Amino acid sequence: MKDNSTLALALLGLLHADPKSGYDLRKVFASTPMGSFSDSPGAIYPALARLEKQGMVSSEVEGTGGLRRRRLYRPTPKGTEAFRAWLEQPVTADEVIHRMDHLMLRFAFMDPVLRPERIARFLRALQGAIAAYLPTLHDYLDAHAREMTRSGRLALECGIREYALQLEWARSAAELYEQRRRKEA
Amino acid sequence: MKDNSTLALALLGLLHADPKSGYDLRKVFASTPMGSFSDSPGAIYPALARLEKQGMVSSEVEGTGGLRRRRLYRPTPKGTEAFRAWLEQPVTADEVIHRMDHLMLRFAFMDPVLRPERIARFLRALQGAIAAYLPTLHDYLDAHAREMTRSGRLALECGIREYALQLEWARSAAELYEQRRRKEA
DNA sequence: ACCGCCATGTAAAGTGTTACATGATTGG
DNA sequence: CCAATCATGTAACACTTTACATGGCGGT
Repeated sequence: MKDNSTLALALLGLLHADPKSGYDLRKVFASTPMGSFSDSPGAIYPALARLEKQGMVSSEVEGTGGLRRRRLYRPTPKGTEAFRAWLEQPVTADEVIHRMDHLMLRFAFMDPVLRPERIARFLRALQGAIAAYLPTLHDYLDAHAREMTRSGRLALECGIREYALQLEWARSAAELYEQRRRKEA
Repeated sequence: MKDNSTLALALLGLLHADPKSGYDLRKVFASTPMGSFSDSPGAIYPALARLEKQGMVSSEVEGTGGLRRRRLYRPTPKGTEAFRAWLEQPVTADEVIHRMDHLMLRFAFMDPVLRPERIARFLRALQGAIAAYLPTLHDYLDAHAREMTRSGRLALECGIREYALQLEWARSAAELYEQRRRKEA
């Protein structure tokens, strides 16, 4: 579902690697670079409950061995389907401008779920969208450089360089997936 | 105040350039790269009302000439004080990891408010914090590269390159502000 | 016995999103 | 005159933040 929060999608993606408890997920956000998400229980437990209510994940209290009530979550077929649909959404200009982190998150989760040619297609679309956006940033800078403060200008220049870096990264990553496809064929 | 939202700080910063109406501010977010903020009235008008209730901005309906009720906001001395305090906050490791955009926003607003040597100090602190964080990312990648999926690894590599870019950018920007200080001295 | 970690949750408060409502003014 | 744009706001809803509450387990 497109109406799920980024946190919910990240949770669903992590559960596709292997079943995890809420506490496990909190630790992932607290201890890996996969962060920028909140590891607070007030965000994660309600999000898991919502996913379960939607039928995206199922849960069971872990085996009677440990005696500790650890509720393990795993994606349902419906959840996998919705997750795949999220991954396969087209790359929009809006996302490139306002939600690049969202796009990188999607890419990071693609490998076990999508075929290489599909991933390559995503990367080429991303490359194209960044290539289309970069000139408008340059134009803006050229047009407004004089009215802007020095620090404002420098901040924008940093942003432009970041997009240029991501453009080059997307290009080389796409090549990797295209090579991989050829090899496997 | 540190308990204001990023949007509120961005609004306060934009008002320091010159007085603006809520609609002006919406247009800024809708039409400039300064975006990633919402241009929705449901976010901006309540945020302006909160700032006014806190005494950070004052407003007056624009001169009787136009007949159009345009409410212009401008920062109060208290608002300027709070804004400067926000800009002068130390660079923390947590911000570098989770809120880099926040740090760039602060930098972008510094020029008219802070003295060059103060800005240079911020940039050197930022440079140091990134330089301290980058090795932990490399270590994480080295330690977990095998368990990670190909796309997860590539996404992390992109993130690392971005930090490396920002590190170099902060270094060169700091030099600019240090040169400027010497020239002015 | 006590401290700290594992583990799950809830409640209140604040904030952003979406959608709607309201009018005045300008251009064709 | 009609449509688009200017301009301000509100209400319902969903989500995150912060803080709190609970309880078992392991080590000293």
